[in-house]
Amino acid sequence: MGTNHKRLIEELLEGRKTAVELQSLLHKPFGDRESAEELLMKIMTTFTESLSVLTASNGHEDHQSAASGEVYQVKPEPSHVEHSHCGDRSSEGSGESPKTQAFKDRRGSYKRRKTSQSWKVISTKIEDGQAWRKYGQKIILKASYPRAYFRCTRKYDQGCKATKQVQQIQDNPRTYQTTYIGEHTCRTMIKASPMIIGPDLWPSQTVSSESGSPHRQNPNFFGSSSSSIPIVKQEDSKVGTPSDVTDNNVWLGLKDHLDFSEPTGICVSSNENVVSNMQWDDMVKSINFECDINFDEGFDAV
DNA sequence: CTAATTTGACCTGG
DNA sequence: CCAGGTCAAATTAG
Repeated sequence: MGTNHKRLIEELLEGRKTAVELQSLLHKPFGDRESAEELLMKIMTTFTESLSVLTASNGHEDHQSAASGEVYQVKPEPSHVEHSHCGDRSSEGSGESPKTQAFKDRRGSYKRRKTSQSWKVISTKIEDGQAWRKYGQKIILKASYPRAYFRCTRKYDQGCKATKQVQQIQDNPRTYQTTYIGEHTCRTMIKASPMIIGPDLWPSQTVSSESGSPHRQNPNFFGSSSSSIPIVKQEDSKVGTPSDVTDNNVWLGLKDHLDFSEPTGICVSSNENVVSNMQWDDMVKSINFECDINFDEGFDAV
């Protein structure tokens, strides 16, 4: 544990340092945005790594997430999670419900996903460097745009449980709110020998003909010169009246320092408990608390 | 051809 | 019952 703790500290320090760099860059009159994005990516990587350390109490890393500008926020689900357990998709024959005509076409039969972490991101871009596969779309009542549902492409290859929901929430600058649910477990821990796995050596994963799977830590994030400087919402203590802001979100005006043409923005919904206010310690606790990593996932033979 | 998306049916929790 | 989430057949894209 000491190792993880240390590593966590290192990551966070690194992140803070980089944030400071970014800050000074932003104060320069001609800070170029390439550098800014680079720094930003660095910061986000430290977040990702930190989360990785926290969630996977082991020590593996390689969360190649967050490709282009977005800052995410982890929000421990409402603390009281009931639902006895999370057997996805009730089994076939056995415990099926009295619906006799059940298996004519049994779509659905899902239980609310329970203990997966979720975090929301608001951004003008939906790319996040992950391979997602859309599996549904729904019209949400109070929303003006439909909500799209995605799952990780490797769900069946590797049993990755990550999903996300994307919903456009605004038009002029196309703005989407993405809710990530569960972390990617794919592309790592393939043959995980029960022994220690050094944090750094991932056995090159035998480049199968995957098509361009980037090596860990995405080489080039900003593939298409996409500018995106996120604006992180800061749960201020007295933000009592967000009268003219959509929802109850508060946007921190980071972008005022930049002259990016693209009005990118990020914020985290303030619906429930947001962790911004928490101390790292508490946050760590809640995340650990929430860490459930496991292998339930009954393989469904078709 | 395979892989991804579309789209309505189907389930479940509240 | 309803709204939201998921499945899978049909369709389209690569």
